[in-house]
Amino acid sequence: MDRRIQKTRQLIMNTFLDLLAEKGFERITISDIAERANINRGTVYLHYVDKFDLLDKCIETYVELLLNHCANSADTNLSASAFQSVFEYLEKNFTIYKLLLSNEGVGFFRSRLYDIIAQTVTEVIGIKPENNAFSNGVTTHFLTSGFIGVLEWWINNSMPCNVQEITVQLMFLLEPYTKRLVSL
Amino acid sequence: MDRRIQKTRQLIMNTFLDLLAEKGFERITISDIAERANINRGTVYLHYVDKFDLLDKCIETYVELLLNHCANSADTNLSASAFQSVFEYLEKNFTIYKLLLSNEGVGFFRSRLYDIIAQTVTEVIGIKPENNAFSNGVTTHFLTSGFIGVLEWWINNSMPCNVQEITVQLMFLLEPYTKRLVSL
DNA sequence: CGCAATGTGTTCAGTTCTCAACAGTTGGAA
DNA sequence: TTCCAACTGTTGAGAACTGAACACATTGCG
Repeated sequence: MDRRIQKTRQLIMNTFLDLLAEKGFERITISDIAERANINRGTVYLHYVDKFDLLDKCIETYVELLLNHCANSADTNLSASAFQSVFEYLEKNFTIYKLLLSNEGVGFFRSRLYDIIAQTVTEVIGIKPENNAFSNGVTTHFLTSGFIGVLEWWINNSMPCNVQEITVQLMFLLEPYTKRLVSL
Repeated sequence: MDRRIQKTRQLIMNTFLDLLAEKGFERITISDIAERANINRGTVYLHYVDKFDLLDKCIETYVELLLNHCANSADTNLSASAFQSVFEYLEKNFTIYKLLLSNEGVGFFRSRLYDIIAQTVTEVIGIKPENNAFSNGVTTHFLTSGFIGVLEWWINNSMPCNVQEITVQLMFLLEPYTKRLVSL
């Protein structure tokens, strides 16, 4: 892809997130973004249909980035190293995910992340045939909610414990299920 | 001017200065700059004929920025506030001017600055008709060298005293001449 | 109410930048 | 020496971006 496209989109998203932190989604205008980013207003429309689309794409982008850091670092199975690298990535990009998870992101980020994680959990569980009893969804949503809850708590409380600790604790909480549910 | 031009030139210059600090002028290649700046190599040639030209333009730019901060803040006459704002500006952009003044800039920056200041001094002196006796150039070069010497000393020794102090001391040193030479 | 100010979304001609290719130069290792 | 790799400087076609204009909607102020 043309470097200009990458750069422009990155610039627009960064500017958008800055403004999101400053004044909230409602009060942001396309003109604001263009002015702050020092680009032509029309250029914004070349990439996004409106600011709602921009929010969507933004969320999509940062959900993917988060997941990539999970997939890159380890097998998708519920290994400690996979969780650890997720939390490391969150720590590194704290301000962004704090923003997207809490007030502004308006919950869209959370629900998008929830869906994807739920699907992954479903797949992981589904691998082991004798897990059929669990496939009614209860287990999936229990585990997904638990995981996201921990994640939100950690971010919204400004990382009250370090990456090592949160990983260990999470693994401890998941242990009964990793043993039973995951095929090795 | 098209915003793209401003942005691109700024980017190229910044990247160039970074590389200058890292590896020195000789070892910099146009490809280096393009790669680091994440732009097409051809784009560099759209703005500068080669890296020597880039160095020239860079020096020219930062000499002008320095002088603007002098002209903006006060009358050109040798007032304390003019000197003060020059040193304030230098302090704010310390790393750049340290780089340009010392090793790499290869003396070009110094001599460019010298010429301009010498010219200004000549003009200031020339205003008072009875200064003709001084117009042989000795005074001009004495004062210019003195001023630039102080400036270089201050930068190269990483600002061993604060802006206030250096300004006061410089004014003290210049006092005999401001009294005699400058018309009011 | 009128109306001025601000934002939206679109269009178009013109400019800048990208990408890929080119031939030519240089420096260093085999 | 020869060869290879890296850098230079240039070109052309096409894509991205700019600036300026446009009609239209919304807001809020006198």
